[in-house]
Amino acid sequence: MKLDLKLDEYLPLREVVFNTLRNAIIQGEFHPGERLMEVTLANKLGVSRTPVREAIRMLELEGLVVMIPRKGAEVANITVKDLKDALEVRMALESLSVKLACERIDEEGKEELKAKCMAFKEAINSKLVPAIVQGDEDFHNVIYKASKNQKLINTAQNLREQVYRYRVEYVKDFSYHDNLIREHDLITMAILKGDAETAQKIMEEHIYNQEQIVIRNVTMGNQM
Amino acid sequence: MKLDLKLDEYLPLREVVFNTLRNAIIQGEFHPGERLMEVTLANKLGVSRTPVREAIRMLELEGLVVMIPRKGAEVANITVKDLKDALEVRMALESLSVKLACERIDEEGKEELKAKCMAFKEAINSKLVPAIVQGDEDFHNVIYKASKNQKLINTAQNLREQVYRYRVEYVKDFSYHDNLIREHDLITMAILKGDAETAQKIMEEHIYNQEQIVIRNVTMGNQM
DNA sequence: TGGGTGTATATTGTATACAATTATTGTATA
DNA sequence: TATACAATAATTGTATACAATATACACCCA
Repeated sequence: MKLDLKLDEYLPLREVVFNTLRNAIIQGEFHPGERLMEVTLANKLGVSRTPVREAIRMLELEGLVVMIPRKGAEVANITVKDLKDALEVRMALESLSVKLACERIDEEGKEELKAKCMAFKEAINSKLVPAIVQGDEDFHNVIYKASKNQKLINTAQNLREQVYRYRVEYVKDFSYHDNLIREHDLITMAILKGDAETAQKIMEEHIYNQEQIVIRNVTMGNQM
Repeated sequence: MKLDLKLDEYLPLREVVFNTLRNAIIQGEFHPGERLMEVTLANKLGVSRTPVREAIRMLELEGLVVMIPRKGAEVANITVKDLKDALEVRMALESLSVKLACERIDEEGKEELKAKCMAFKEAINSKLVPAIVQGDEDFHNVIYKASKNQKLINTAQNLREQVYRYRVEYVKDFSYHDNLIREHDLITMAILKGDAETAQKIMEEHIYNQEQIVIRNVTMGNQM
């Protein structure tokens, strides 16, 4: 009975459109620089221009599209500089999150953390890239959640979205998988022990390594 | 031959409305919890509902207003927890910005930094709260700018906006003014010397002190 | 008296209509 | 052929019209 989905929870069309377009951009279905025309999208989604426009306003503020006055919206073109900048900020936020997690994690959080750490290992073993990406995200999200700082969670979320297109790069490099597992393990143990200093140190290395891999792979490709 | 004559800067109404409403919220002209009704705002601003709605979508994503489905927008009600969360993240970002500034500042930036540091002292001497607020913002902005990380600048800007209403709290406390000057001086010197470690240490203390003052003053007041 | 119920009204959600601007195309002319 | 330019189409920007829904309040009935 999926029919009463709409009855249970109401979502404005702008939210539906927003999520749809964001996913499309993130998944790479729309290419950087590609124009987003309102009527086209509206027709494709079966809605009017109004919700599409409102969704575009939101995407604009998220940095996923850029507006050219009287010309319209186009998918933001992320440069290597943008990517580096975002990762630089991300490292600071991850470092903060892991520090706060050490101080504030509760029993429930610890269980979740252990579970996600295990799940990540399984994902690695599966050698399925999408599963690994998801496993890594889940792991980091548990830590953010344990920080109990909603503003931090939101800020990190937004930051991640803007470079989400390149998230696969650092798990496609299979040679680094063993390191990933070891780093996750060390971070997990440090948090469980409440050892903020160690946790931060490992986390910063962890993010730095990812940074290098992503930047190397992206730079070598020709997408920029 | 193309002449680079100054083009007419066109601003869509949604941007005008957005800026107007944001300022009104930030300045406290709209109180937390106050409803923002589209027709009322549209009439007051002499535009139609469309630009108002788009502006509200943007304010929503910035966290300055919250939407209640089919009920409308209201000014976000910032709790002490929200404030603490935001300041916690801000500390991490300021710390990063000062570290990067140490590594990347150029001659022009150094001159600007010295100038803003001096200007802040003059603002303090003037004992005018708005001037002091502005002077402090300018000082920190120069450091952000010197970090040469646009994503960091944007993220910090957004974060600041959400707690902007309480920005005056920490300069209203005149007893702390001497410390403010000293901290700014120390940070400036550390950056000029390129001593990232010291700069970060002072900056973190600087933000922490501000945090304590703001939270103490806000908690004592009755606005929450 | 209390509580539910229907109706009026206000407000948001969505669609469409109109205006302003930009891009495109075709054509005339040197 | 290349260019200037006018006509036309396409697209965004803005306003308005219509639909759906929540709120308030009066009213009815047990």
